[in-house]
Amino acid sequence: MIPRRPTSADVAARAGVSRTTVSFVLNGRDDAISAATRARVIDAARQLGYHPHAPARQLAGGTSQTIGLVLRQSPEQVAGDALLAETLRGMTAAARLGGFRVIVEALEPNGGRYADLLRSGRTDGLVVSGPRVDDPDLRDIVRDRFPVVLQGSLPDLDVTSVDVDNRAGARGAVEHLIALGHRRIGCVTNAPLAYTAASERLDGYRDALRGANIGPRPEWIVEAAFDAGSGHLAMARLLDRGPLDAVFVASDVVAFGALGALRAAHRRVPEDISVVGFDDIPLAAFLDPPLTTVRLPTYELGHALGTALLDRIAHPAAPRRTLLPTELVVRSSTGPPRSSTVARRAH
Amino acid sequence: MIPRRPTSADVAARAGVSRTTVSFVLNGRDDAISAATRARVIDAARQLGYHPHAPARQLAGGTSQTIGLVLRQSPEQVAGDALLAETLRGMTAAARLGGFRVIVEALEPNGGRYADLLRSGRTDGLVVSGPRVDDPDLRDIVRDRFPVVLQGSLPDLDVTSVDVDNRAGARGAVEHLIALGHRRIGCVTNAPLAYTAASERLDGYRDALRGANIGPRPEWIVEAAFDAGSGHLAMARLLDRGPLDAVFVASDVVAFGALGALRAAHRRVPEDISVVGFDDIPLAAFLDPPLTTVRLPTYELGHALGTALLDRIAHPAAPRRTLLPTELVVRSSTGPPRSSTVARRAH
DNA sequence: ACGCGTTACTGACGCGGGTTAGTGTGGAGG
DNA sequence: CCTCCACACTAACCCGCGTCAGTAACGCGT
Repeated sequence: MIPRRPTSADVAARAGVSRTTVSFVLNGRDDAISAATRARVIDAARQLGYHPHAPARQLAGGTSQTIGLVLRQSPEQVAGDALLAETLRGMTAAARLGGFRVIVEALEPNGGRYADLLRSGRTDGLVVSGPRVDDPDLRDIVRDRFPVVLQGSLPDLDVTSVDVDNRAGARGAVEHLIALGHRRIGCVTNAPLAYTAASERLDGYRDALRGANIGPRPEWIVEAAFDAGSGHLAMARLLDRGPLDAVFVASDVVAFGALGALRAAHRRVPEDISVVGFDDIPLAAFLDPPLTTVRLPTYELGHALGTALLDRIAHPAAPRRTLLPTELVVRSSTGPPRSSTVARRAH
Repeated sequence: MIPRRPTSADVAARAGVSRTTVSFVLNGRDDAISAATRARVIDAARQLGYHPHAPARQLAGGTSQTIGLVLRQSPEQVAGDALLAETLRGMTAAARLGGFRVIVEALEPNGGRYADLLRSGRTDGLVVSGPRVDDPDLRDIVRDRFPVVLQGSLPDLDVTSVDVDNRAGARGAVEHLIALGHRRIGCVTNAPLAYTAASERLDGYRDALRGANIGPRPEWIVEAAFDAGSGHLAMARLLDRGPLDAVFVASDVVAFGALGALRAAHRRVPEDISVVGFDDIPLAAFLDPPLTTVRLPTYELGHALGTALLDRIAHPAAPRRTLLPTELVVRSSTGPPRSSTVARRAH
């Protein structure tokens, strides 16, 4: 027969002490335990290969030492989101610092339930990624004061959230184009504007143009939807509408398709038109030409989400919104406009 | 003060029955419970918003109803692995079918420990992704008969494993090139050959060549390492070594870099040289030209991993190796060789 | 010798729910 | 009328650990 997993009682018996003493030693509560006894207990535990039974400890302690990551996104989004892995790494790392583990719950497209993770005491808190306004579970658990942190933003819900500073990042990207001398600057969104990340990036684009006294024209803006194919179509539409010096594409994947459309239209990048992307996916540096884009702190995002949640679990606090800074990475898809080159040559 | 979460005792009191009855009703053991009582219990539970306390249940039942996914890969690999998200989705879906949840443990680069997940009873089994031979924890938990399923292969360890059929996939890709009429076919690996996936794909490449009576020449084979940059370098080296009709690049990301090298060398694809990739990442269809590649059943892989593990947990069985079939996706980066075009024209 | 405080440890209860071995009740059969 | 047996339910124990409220032993001052 298989030897039963050792319990703290086994350790106690072997060390010749009580279970309480074992518990005290193993949990650092050994202010009142002599060095000799402590050594005996630790020895016995090692010899038996003792590992405290987590569920028992959770039951007694009233805490699961576990947090959950709820992926609310649709499968297409998840598939396209190459950054998830990094964010997950960051979050597990942050959790580990507090002795927590991470349960991942990837919801079905139709939208499954996940509140049970909290109500059953399986997790002490939740990070909800890609929250939607019409999420009944979310409203409920927020109302019931469960620790929740949102990845992304949700306007009319008073919850702690952490996100990348989409607006500032977009603004910086477009200001880069303006600084190069561009004036007629288009925008291809990364997603429909119902997605807050999309509208935030569009806001940043507008901020930059207004800051340079350029009225953003509606016909300069086209919506795409996550993938490269939609980027290709959007760029083609944009080209039809009139001449442009540059384009801000609010996602590298979408920009990928946009570059294809420009190639098909025989526009050279950056000579004829400059392109800035967003996200800095690993392949961005290897595009033709290498893509100027906005780098997201993906690992840090995950880490910040985890830290914020652990914080919230430790002591209830007022909701707080954290925005992580992005970084413009200048590569070869952006350059001065042709006209300015001509002007320079004229000198 | 906050109302305590209801326990089964609360439900029992409200329904006017014993705790045992509540347990029987809620766990389907109601062979001996009258319909009226059952209804009262269910009603009481709903009214109180009762959710069984998971840790208590786990302690009593001796099972955590949780499985773990251990990511043994280095951060660079994880970052480049856009497929992880899908695999994770598949695995959580499979787990859900058995009432299980998934804990993800992303190890630190130096290689952290994870055996505790099993020994502490936090999980009932583990899927280990990207296993390495020099993994002490893995040896230990396999020796101790804990349920483990490997994603990937590990030659000299007798464990259940699930993987994509890399060899057959690679073989199919190269056979496609041969069928088009190519003979001088190079190979850029996806990673150093210490990685089993890399050597399996290389084996498939060799299988195909031998099957067509083409002796694979060592100078046709160059190693790359995960990213597009290494693919660029590898392809450049390959071009230096002599003329080729086609190249099999064992990863789309690497192929991405290889295409860049071909462009730099002014070779047209597929007119001058055909290229086949591997993985079918979402962007593959939008490359210039759209990449012929081998599609991996990523979601199914995760699902199969989860199912295999649940199976193994339910009843100990002999280790089994499962290989999931891949699918060749023909796009525009492959075509007949120039010579054959010439030959055809000569007719 | 006695009281009193430390020091070093232990007994026993509780966490919440699963489960086994019962108990009381009513009806059918003799 | 009594026996016997389903039927419907319950008391009590168990899972493994944390922790409070002790308790015994010992040293020290007077």
